Amino acid sequence: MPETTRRAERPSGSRYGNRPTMKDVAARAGVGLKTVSRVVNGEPGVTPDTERRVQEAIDALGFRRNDSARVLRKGRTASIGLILEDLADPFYGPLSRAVEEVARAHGALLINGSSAEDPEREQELALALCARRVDGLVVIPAGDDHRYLEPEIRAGVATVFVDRPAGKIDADVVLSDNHGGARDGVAHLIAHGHRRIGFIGDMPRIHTAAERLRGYRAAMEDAGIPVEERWMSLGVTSPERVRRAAREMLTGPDPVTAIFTGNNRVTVTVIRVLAGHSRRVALVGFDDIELADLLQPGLTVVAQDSAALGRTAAERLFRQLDGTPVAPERIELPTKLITRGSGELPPDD
Amino acid sequence: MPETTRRAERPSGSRYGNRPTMKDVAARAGVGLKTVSRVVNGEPGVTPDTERRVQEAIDALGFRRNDSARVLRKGRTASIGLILEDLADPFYGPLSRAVEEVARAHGALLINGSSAEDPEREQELALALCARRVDGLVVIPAGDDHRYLEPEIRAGVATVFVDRPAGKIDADVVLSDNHGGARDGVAHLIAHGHRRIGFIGDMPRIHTAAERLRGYRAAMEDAGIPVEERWMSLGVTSPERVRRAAREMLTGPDPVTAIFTGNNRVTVTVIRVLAGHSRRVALVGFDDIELADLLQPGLTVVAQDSAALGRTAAERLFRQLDGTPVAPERIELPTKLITRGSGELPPDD
DNA sequence: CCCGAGTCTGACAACGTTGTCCAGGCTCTA
DNA sequence: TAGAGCCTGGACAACGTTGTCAGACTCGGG
Repeated sequence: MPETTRRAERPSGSRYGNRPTMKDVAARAGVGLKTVSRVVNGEPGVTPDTERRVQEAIDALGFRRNDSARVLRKGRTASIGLILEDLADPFYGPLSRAVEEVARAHGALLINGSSAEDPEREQELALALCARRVDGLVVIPAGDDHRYLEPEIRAGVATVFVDRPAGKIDADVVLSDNHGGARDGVAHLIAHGHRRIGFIGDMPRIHTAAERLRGYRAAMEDAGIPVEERWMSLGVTSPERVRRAAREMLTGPDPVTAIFTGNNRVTVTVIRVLAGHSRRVALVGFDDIELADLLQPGLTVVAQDSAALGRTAAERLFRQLDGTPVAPERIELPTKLITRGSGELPPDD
Repeated sequence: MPETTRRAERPSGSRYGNRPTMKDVAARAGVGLKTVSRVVNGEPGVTPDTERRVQEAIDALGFRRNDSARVLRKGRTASIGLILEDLADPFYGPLSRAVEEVARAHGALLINGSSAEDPEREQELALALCARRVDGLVVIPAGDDHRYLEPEIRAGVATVFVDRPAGKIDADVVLSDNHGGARDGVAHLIAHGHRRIGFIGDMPRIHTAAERLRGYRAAMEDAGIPVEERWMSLGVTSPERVRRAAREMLTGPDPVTAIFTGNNRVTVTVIRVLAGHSRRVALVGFDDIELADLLQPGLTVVAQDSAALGRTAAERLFRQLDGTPVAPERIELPTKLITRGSGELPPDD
């Protein structure tokens, strides 16, 4: 009873009940294995009559091609991986969605994972995806050393970094113009008469945070305003820390009359602080926020197009995959200043 | 020259350059194939010295286990699929994140796709994921007929529906208490003196929309208020339609003095309409919104815990996978009325 | 009526991994 | 020192699919 023996050798943890395979379909339809394969893949060279018989067998058995086996044989998985910081962050929703759209247009599935800003977790995830043999990887880096990806890239895994550049390797990267955007935003405040302007941002080891701080400094320098140390606060974006930082620069002698916030999480917290504050303080935030127009006053922001970031990165990825090899490139997308009121408040003193 | 011949038979489209395999590692380390397998999987029965040699070969070659082959052999992929409507919708971010967290805790990866509310696309996605042999599927249904999943479920693919029940099949489902939540929200308006209350919601074929409408009707009936047809508007949640619907019920003789909105997209649009409206109109919305507390007046909402929905569904999924088979169940999570001002405005007439 | 060209079909190997099973060398005890 | 038992290592088959190649069959023309 060889059939029984064969089944018994199946590893016991299998979930695939006894899923029908092409062999089963072939047996039922009374044709050869390859003929079933041809039908399933729409290859030519099958008479309509045979095709119909095979199709009936497929339907009757509920057969579904096993892509693991297919991948093993063909070498391509038609799936790409996306590693981001936190799917629950509204900034990443549209980005992720845009990557998915492009992947879909290329017939690929998207596998994603959150690094939670932990470099180790990023690496773990990236390598797990490589073990899955994804065709490519879109990474929003948490760490600053990506040499661990070198063997993968050499082996043909297309790789594009988004939002922040890769560390210690040469790879495609798609960024917003963080420096220019921050400079514009701060310049906007200066143009409305502010001189004592605060900056609250993320940890300086994060590339975007550092760039935005640079932009802040540049704008101040352009205007000939010496920056005071206590106007700048960098660190984790937890509400507690941000709240404390904002309160500190809003009190004491010579308090700031305006604040530039380094990302959406910071902005939200600062808005709450300002809502409970007696003096009116101007505010410009990096990243747009839903309902920003409905706040009182409307929130002026430096908006980056997160969907465009995702789309550009994904397209770049598939260009690596489809076409001839191209040299790594750095693409910078412009930001846009959207004025809604909060940045146009005059200084109060 | 058998080696050359073997390589030449590789399908030409392969991306895997010449990725090293266990065979290559074994050759380099001077051990057998299975010994490499044992080292890679941390199985016992390898002397420290041999293990070190194998590990060196692995590092030198940049070997990474091919999970496709592994899956083929073992039958389990350690990955689950999530199908939702639109990743860019803030409601789904936390949900997706919660599912991912649970998956991670079980050592599984998450593959996700957006159905864009298109039943056909949902099916296409679900079947593609099944072809990938995901171990399980979390689905936020767009369609109302899921019989196409029957063969998959029979074959052992764990399946849980979220937010809306499955159509025409018996399966696990995790829902919010849409009916009760809407009823509470509307009752809240009634308690503040409103009698002419509008309802703007999504297309009635969507389960959640229908349930919330039922809740609205129930609250009105409980209060003995006859509902007028022109107070209710169901349809696509595009800003244009919602804006028109809101304007219609706000004008004419006997306009509504309060509006209950059926989801976050509708709520946002209605807030914009009300902001440009002369009369003060009370508002309660289904789904919480970031910054709702900072609007003027603060937005009163019926909040559902989307992260809890995702977590509960994913946990249920892994219970199906880990343990003994369980009968399909319907789990309903409570909603929470959060009062912030907009729902407490008195009627204006 | 036969042969060649063309069409359709199926046997077989290979993709890279893991489970089974056995061989050989070692240690420990009597 | 011999025998029993343990530990390590390796040969082999199988997972389900696809590419190759050759065989069988059909049809039309000579």
